[in-house]
Amino acid sequence: MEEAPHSDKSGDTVERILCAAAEVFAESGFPGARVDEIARRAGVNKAMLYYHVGDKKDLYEAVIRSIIVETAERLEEEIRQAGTPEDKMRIYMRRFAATLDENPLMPPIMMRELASGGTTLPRSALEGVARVISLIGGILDEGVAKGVFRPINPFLVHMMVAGAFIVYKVAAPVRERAEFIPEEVRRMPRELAGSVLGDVEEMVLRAIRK
Amino acid sequence: MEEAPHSDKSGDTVERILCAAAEVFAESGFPGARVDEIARRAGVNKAMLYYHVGDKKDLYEAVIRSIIVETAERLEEEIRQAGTPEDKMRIYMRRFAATLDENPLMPPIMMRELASGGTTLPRSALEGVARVISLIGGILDEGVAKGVFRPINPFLVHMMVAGAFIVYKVAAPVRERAEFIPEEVRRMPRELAGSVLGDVEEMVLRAIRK
Amino acid sequence: MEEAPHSDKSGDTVERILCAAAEVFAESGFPGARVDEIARRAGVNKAMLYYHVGDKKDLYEAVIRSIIVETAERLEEEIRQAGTPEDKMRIYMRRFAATLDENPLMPPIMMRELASGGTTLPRSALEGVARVISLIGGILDEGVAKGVFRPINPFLVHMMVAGAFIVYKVAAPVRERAEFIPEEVRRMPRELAGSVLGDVEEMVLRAIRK
Amino acid sequence: MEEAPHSDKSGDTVERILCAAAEVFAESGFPGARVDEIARRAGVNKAMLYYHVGDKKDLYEAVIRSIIVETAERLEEEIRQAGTPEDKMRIYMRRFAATLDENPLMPPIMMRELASGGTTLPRSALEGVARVISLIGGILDEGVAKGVFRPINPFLVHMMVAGAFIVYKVAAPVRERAEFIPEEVRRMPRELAGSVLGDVEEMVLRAIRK
DNA sequence: AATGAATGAGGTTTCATTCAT
DNA sequence: AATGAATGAAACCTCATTCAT
Repeated sequence: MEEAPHSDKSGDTVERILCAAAEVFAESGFPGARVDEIARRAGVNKAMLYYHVGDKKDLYEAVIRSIIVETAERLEEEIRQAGTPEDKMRIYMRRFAATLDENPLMPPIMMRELASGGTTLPRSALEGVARVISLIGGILDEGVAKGVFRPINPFLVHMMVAGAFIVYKVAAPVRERAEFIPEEVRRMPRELAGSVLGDVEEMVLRAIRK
Repeated sequence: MEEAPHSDKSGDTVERILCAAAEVFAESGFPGARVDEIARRAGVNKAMLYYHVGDKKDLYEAVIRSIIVETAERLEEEIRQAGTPEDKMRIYMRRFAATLDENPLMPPIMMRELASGGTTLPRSALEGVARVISLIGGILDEGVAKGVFRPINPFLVHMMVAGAFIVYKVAAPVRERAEFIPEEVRRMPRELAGSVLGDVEEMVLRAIRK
Repeated sequence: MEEAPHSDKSGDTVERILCAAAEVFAESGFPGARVDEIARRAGVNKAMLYYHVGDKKDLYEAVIRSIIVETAERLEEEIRQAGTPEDKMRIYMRRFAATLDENPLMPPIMMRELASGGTTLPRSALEGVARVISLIGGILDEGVAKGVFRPINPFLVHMMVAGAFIVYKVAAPVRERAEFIPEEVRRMPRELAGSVLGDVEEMVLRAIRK
Repeated sequence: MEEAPHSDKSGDTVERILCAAAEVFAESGFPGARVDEIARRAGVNKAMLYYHVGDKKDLYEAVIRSIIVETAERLEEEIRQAGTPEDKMRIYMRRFAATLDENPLMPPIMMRELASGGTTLPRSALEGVARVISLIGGILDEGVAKGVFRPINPFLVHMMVAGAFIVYKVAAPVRERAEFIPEEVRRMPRELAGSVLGDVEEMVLRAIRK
């Protein structure tokens, strides 16, 4: 009612474009993505992409920014809460898992970025990751100081957690499609939240506990 | 008689082509790879790719086969050895790590495959992975039977190990380039074999031990 | 009453549009000119060009009309003055030179028109030129009749004068920028009025005097 | 017979491309020229332009080089001949006129270049022009030394001669098409060589003679 | 009178693939 | 077995123009 119809429509268009772009980049990667396809899914004329956002590279950067950077920031905030180091580790894993569950486009995009050596990652994305890692470092240090954790490299821990989560998420379609994979594996949930998260939490905490 | 050197030379050409293709696919993925670039790096005329191997898709499949399938088979063999379930788990992790260290082109290729939902993975590759998982399942079952392991999903374990290893490997260039990442992280070794493997082994075994 | 400032503003807008258009067409020619750029320089929305003047072709014709036709007419008037054939010839050259000095956008536009074979010149422009030539024809005839000029083709004379002037004007930026051109040439004035006009006048009159 | 058929065919293609490009650039200028049209006239696939020469800009530079630079060099050589300063001036004008008659594509291309302020002219083209001007300077100096010429700026002389010639050439189509132009003007020859050259020679020499 | 958003046609360029030799 | 030249489809991008407000 009160919303300015003007800025709404325009903002809407930009948002639709970025969503479509995220989808297509997630499915096909940067070189595989077709600008036409992005326009089609956004339901706009191709020229609008250039009008509102820019060329293919600009679209990609906008997507990365909106997906990776925002995520890193949110994660950062959420970890700051909580009490004991173990709680904090659980929160970190839970929130990261939840983020991946909620943003199914992130995992493929991040994987491809890693696969290209992050050559095209905007600096802000790298910084976000770095902040997350240093946060984990803080938690681990605190745990060590309190005598509950063994000393362990935070980068490794993040690689392990993130690696497992991301790989688990992107492997879901493969797993479900491959008919020669055992039923019990194929029926594993798509969501991390739940048993998978529980298992990983357990494993990771056992791994770092003293 | 004369064919010997001839076919040698030809075999050589095919090998050079496949190496070049593997390199380029690893760097840029399937859609990003340029046939011209593969020819250039192989030092042959572009038409030779079609003459000796086939079109771009054929090149890709040949690379996958030579890299992923062979690897899976070798890994399979090597795990069969050894005694206690713990030993077997260690062997599995060690050999997998060694394979990734020796074939630096595998991790990016596998990551991209996962990111695309394995859409383009030849069936034989999927089967290889499935066999590895069922092997791990066997080891875990044995461990449970012997009362040394907790019951755990073998797929998850593989995701965790493979995820951590692959992500660790592909993250190396990013990690080293990003100047805002802590020195101690940046100086971590490129090789899995060694401390990284040791840490992961320890974590995983703690995670599954009873 | 209220319309006065209104239409003033509007007239202003049209004028700003035409000035901007003339500039851009002079710099880039018809196909090279961008409608966006014209709007930008005029400080108005692109749609205004269509509202006030018309499409790109209409803009161009308006510019030609306002620059070439008006010029031809003014030149025509001014030549009619004066006494002896020599005076008239001098007036013609002086006024033409002055016009070019005052309208720096004309020379490039005229050159491009010529280069395209005048395909896009509106008829009125061609007629203007024709009238100028017939005027020169009249002066030369008079000179011949009075025994002071040799008989000479008026078109040639106009080509020579106009060619020299226009080429001199447009060559100015090139001349000044090219560091390997002799200092004395590079320091020649940008204006025709003055020594350049004097020299040309002298040359042309010597050329046609008996 | 002796020609390598191979290099002939390829060289032929490149030549056909450059000719077509010269034609189209002469007709429409750089921004107006369509790459498709160049390919069509050369009778080759569009991709061949990129294969053999490069992109649109490369095509343009190749054309400029082959047309302007070669011309400047040839002109330079030819002027060196001849005896008295007057002879040399006549040779210069004759050869320049002949060059323009033989290369009908030059005048429009040069005009447009001038109209754009030579912004896109490759350095070699500018240098060619500079050499021609300094040659004329030499002739004029010699004439002054021998007491036959008045001291005059060689750049001006070249602008006058070149301007008149080029303008005359490019004006031909306009002149012939415009029905309201006097018959006697419309029937003037397309060629410079002949009466037009004669008249200009006479005018210029009268203009610079003492 | 003025604007930001939208459109479609068409422009340049690239790329996988094939042909002639 | 090997090459340089050729091709057509399709990719990305731009531009003049119009619409809704």
